Amino acid sequence: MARRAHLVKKVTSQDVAKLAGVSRTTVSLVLNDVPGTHIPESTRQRVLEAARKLNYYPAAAARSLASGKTHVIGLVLCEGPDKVSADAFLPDVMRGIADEVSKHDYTLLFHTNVAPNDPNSYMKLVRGHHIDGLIVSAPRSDDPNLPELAKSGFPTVLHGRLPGTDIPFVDVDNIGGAEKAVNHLIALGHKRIGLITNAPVSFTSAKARLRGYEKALEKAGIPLDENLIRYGYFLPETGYRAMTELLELPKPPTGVFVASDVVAMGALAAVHEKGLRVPEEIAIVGFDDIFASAYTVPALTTVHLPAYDLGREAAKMLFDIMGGEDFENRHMFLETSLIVRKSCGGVKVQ
Amino acid sequence: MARRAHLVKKVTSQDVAKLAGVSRTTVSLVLNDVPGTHIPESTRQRVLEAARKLNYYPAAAARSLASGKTHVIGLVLCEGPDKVSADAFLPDVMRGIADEVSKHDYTLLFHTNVAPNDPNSYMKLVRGHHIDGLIVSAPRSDDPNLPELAKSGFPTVLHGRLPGTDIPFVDVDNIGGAEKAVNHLIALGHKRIGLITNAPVSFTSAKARLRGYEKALEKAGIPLDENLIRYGYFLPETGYRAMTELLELPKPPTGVFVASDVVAMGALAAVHEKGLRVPEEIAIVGFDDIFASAYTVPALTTVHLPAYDLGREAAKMLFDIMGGEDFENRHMFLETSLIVRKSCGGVKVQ
DNA sequence: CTGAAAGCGCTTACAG
DNA sequence: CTGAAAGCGCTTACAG
Repeated sequence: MARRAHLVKKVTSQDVAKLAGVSRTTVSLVLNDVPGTHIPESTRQRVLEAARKLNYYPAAAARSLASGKTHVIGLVLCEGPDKVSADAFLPDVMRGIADEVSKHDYTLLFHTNVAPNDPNSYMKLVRGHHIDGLIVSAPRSDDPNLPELAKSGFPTVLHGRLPGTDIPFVDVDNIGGAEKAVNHLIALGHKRIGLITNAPVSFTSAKARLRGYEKALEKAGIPLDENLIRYGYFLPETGYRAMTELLELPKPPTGVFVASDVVAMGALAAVHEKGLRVPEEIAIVGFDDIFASAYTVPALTTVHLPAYDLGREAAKMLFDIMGGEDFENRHMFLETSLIVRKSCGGVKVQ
Repeated sequence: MARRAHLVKKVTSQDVAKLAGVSRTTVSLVLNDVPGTHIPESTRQRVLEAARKLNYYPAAAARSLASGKTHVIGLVLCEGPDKVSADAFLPDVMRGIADEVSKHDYTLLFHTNVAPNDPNSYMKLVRGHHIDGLIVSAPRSDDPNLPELAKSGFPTVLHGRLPGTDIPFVDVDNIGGAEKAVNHLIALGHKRIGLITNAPVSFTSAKARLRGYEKALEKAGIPLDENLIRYGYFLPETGYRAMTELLELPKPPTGVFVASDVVAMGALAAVHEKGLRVPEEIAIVGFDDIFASAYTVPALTTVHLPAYDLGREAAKMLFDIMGGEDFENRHMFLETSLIVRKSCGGVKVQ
């Protein structure tokens, strides 16, 4: 019951100053390595030594109250629980962000924003001066905070594109990636190529991947057949359902581009259940290259999404912006690459 | 180049006080809902109204400097990059923590601690008074900070067991879970049961799952055969290698408990490559129940690990401790459950 | 080059 | 019940 105080005695810059025989000003100056100050090496060393000896770390709150900067950036995930659970990239994206953040000696705040109008919205973080900058992952066009954020000029980077705003973003080149996937199928001789999207087209990534599919067909002179298009929704079961429908078509596709590996896992299951063989009877290309894709049966040919880099570049861009760089029209698309495994075979069909 | 100031004018408690016609003290009192204060409803409403109208949010730094509490808890991951990337649970664990944290109106700091002696260690967070409490995930016995933390009395909860300390922890019941897996195989009639661990036994979860395997065999009167035990290391390729070795034994096992679904994916691939059928020729039980396990071929029978609850309970325990509850010997083991799918078949072998 | 002092925006005893 | 005032531990002009 008794609340025990932490035994760590709080050491302040005053203590360090005293031990080093200087003022708190000097302590602050050397510890923060303030540019433009020429402090004699001997003094500097005395201060550093004293700080080390006392195991001194500046109190974050005091520092940020005085300086006006928090040295923390926020990461907010605008995804519902089901989506987050299946989010195979989150760990890598976060690692990318975290690496960059800690390089700048910043710290990362993690926040999930369940609904567009979440009462416990991430806006509290910016309004309460918890953070100096913000990365919004999987932004939604119905999020009322984003336009406001943009107007206020608060340093913000979107992870995932959001058309209709000029907020800087980094995203993967979904159109190009989808084209690569479909081109692969085309090169293998497929003419009836189906599509199962990763999500409804209200998600920009889904729309872009659909667009890539269309472009690839168009360039190859293959007419678009709406019957061959189905819509997934992040989870395997949606892929299962979509693929089952495709397979029950009078004339099923010979190859299917499933715009999400997770959804593709369900699609694969549907194919197996029908007793069909992949790639002999139907070829499948995925998108995302989650680590499990190398271990499906057969191993999934897919489009690699650079999750780590996505996180890292988003953080880099944010620091640029916080550093005062012009942030008008800062948009970045990361390249994807096709990973050829077993689910399409190597032989041309006809 | 020009750094533009955010257009949000800073509104302080002074502004709210003025608008409501009260003092800052009163503003603070009502906004923080300080117990033991009897402020007339009318005054309270005026303050609330004023705060709403001005869109006022207390400055985090000032609040924490004055109160001595940061209202943020830290989550530190003690895992190398490769492990993190394959960490299928991270999203769910974080969601569990985040939900609990935001319920308490706290905020979550995310930090990865790559090495035991990371110069950019999480201790900076506690020393610099960034956080009020700490959840350490996947703690390592060679981490020099943990004993120090324990001694200092800083509110800490381990996510994952660490023998040899009395730091409170929440962990999954790995021994019990492994027993369930192996018992399932035994009930199906298997006598030669192999084990592929999830990691070297220096990891406590690996040691516990190995222990569960031993206990199950022992209770069933099946002698332990060291030849049937192989060691995985988190990644699928290690399972592939281990299973290949097992399969090349003069007398291979008829059933294998692979103590990690991720590792099991590699093991499955090895079996398929040998042209063997699962479960007819060899049965496999996994552990973890990552979402992909429902979509392997055949779908993996496995032991469900309650990732979300793990995160949530860890956070709950931490808040209890921060709230002054006695934290001696606070240990919690979460139950697992066997998820029967297709990889063991339903028929008894002999 | 370095120090004294103000100030960041809150909370919290302490009076009244 | 409410307000004036001190204080949290830094940083940062400003003097010297």
